Amino acid sequence: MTVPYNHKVIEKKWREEWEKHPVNVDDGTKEKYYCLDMFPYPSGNGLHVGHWRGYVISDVWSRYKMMHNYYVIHPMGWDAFGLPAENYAIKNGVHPSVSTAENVKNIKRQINEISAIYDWDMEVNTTDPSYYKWTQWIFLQMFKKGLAYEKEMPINWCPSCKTGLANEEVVNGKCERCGADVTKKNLKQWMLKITAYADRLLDDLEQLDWPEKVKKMQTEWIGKSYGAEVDFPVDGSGEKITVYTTRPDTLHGATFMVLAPEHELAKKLASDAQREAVEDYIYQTSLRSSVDRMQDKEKTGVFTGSYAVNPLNGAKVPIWLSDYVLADYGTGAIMCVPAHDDRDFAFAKKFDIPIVQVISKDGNEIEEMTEAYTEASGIMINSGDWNGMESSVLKREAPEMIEKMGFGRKTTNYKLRDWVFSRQRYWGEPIPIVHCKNCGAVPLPEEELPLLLPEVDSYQPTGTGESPLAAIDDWVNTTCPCCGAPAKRETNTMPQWAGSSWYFLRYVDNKNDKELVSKEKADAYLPVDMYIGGVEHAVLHLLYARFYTKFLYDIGVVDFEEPFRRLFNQGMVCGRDKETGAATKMSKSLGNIVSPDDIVRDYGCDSLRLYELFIGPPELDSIWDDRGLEGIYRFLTKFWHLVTDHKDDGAPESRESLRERNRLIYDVTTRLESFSLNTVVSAFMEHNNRLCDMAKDGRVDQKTLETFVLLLAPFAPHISEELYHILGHEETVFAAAWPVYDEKAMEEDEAEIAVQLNGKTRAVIRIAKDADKEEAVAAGKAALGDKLSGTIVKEIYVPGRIINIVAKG
RNA sequence: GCCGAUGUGGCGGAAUUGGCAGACGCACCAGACUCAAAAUCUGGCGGUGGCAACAUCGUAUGGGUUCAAGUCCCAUCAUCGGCACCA
Repeated sequence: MTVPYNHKVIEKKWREEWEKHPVNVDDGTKEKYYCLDMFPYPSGNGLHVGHWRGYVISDVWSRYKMMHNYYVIHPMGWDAFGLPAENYAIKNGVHPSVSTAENVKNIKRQINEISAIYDWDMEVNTTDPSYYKWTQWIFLQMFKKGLAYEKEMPINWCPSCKTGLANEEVVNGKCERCGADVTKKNLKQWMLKITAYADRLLDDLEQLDWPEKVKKMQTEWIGKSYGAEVDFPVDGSGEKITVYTTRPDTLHGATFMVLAPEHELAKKLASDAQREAVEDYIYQTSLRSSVDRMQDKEKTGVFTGSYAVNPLNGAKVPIWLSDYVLADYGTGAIMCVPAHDDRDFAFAKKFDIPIVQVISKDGNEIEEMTEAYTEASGIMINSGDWNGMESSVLKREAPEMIEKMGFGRKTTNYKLRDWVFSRQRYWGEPIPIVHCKNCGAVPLPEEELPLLLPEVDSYQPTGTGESPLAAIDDWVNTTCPCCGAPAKRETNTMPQWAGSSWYFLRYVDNKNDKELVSKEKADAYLPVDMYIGGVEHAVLHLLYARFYTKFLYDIGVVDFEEPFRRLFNQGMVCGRDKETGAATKMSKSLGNIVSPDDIVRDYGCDSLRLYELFIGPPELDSIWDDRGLEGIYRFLTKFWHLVTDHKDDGAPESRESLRERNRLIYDVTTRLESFSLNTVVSAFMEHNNRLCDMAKDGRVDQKTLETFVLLLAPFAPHISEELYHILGHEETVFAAAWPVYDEKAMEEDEAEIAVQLNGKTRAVIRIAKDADKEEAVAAGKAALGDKLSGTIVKEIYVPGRIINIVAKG
């Protein structure tokens, strides 16, 4: 009698059983393997099938490691501070902690449907005071080391809404909400000195088993460049202008200088005749947003009326102001070599400034320059002593030459900026600092942590650009921990990144109220061996987490410098645009979200898991198609019947079944190891089809069925566990060892190989695998028969692959 | 503009790294079972020509290397992503 495959019954049964008897336990003898998911923001929308993809991949990998006898650390938590909950609170008056708790509950239910082996005892929530106590503690340690500091910073400011704006909230220089022109305003901000770690963050990338793409993005984000600073004296004054350049070899070609309008000397250098124009330009620039400045590449500028002296050749060069020079990169001033830089060229053309070529292709000057000559190498001309030198060599040597000549020095520069760390929001960690008139910014004593986020009546911004916390007088007003005088608390909160920069450390010791993580736990379980998540965090979260870990290493909390040894970025799951058929991001507004809940009900968790993998290469984006699930479900049903109908066939182990079994192990293992998870699923299907054929006349032995079940277990745990028990086992399938293949058993004596005539396949023959060339070619010729004509020029034989006869005429 | 990824049937995608292109799945077509449908099973399924064996073209486009190219080299186009006045 055949028992039908009933996913509902099986999945319910085993989920309950695994809850009672966890399959992944630390018995003290196993080695650890830490497999981590990027923890989600508990959004009110719940999960869609795209979230599942990463979770399924990490769970498959975790279970695979379990079957290699590792104790797998596979935790889950909540990155629960953030704007949506706060906006929801403003709109509906529900406290963020209430809506967050509801969302967590719902998403936790959904995640449990995946039947991943998450250890909920390790759960963390960044909004939990016992968690953010340590987020605040890290901030205090950074403050003590001088890595957290306050600075007045120009930020985007809407004078109508009286609030600071992010760059993204400025559209064409106007406030996104009210349409007013956005200006710049200096606001005092908390900063983290991530730039102090720039070199380590850059150098240590090399040792990471991460996608090259992500490493490259971080490298470019850090943006280290090598060059020189050169001092240009200002003609007729004691001032000097220091510029940063990566091309000191072109110093003879510098025909003007440009300062950023925000440069401290900008106003000072204005001559009487130019003063009005200069001040106007500086003012006009201050009105433009940085977004606006970046988009508009038409060069603008104003002459200051002053000149600088080129320290190398004494040439007098005009000093200009222009907003194409960035105030916060390098020194905020540049020397301009219009002959060899596109931007300088455009500027010189527009304002009619001389252009002097100093690098040439062949020693000769270009007669009519229509664009900058930007070739990396060439012969120096018009460059005094440097004439005739190779520019790429000079570029390397010039910084030291300049240093020796005494008007500059060799230096490096970074694009990486210090991290603006304060937010004028409610729903974040309070910054544990007290401002005292006498003592300045004073850190809260550690024993007063956590500094609890107080309840407020209104989450609405106060209108002063401060956090709503500023309105709570009895919270703001306190006494100085240092001198006891009346003082005020810092009212800005931390960004969402603060909690997510170190959460992976806390999982393994989440109840410790004495330490962030104990030495013993850290030694036993950290760092993360495999980190799985979307590529959208390539620079932000992954850079911050590396920075935090390096800092915690420096103060002795952990003994490793890199948090994530290996990183895997899964692709997005997209919906299909109904009209164009193109892939589109799943979003609520497009109404193309596919919820896993219905699918689990109709097809089961095992089917959904397999389909998430089968949908395409895991690292690429893919398009969801409900119909694909049918194929997976059919496969599982077929396999179910293969095992249940044929387990008692009593078929002996044959060479054929042995070969089939070993090939199956080989295919699944090698593809899984190389993360080709979509083809693992097709391997299962292929072998299943073959075994079904073999089973028709009773050629499938029980060991082969059992092996298949073991291999399938990390992918489709419920059906595998059920079938494993049906095959007579009492223990969980996850206590079993991952099958090992025997290469010899996989081999066949004969191979089907193509016989080609002039590179085109004309026949297929079966021939002994180890046949020698003579034998093989003879067989090949025989198979070709009278197709073979002309003179044979060449005979190629690749054993087991191909025979190619090349004939002429 | 710069950097990177991708481009293969009606669709999602395979291809042992230079060796029979289209595995596996979806969709579709035909047949079996059925009063019928669903489910299931069996077979077919890149284009063109042919009753057929077979021939011929075919992996974005154009060239090249090779006995042999989806795979390597050169150029071009398209789509997506990252960076974007970084001196």
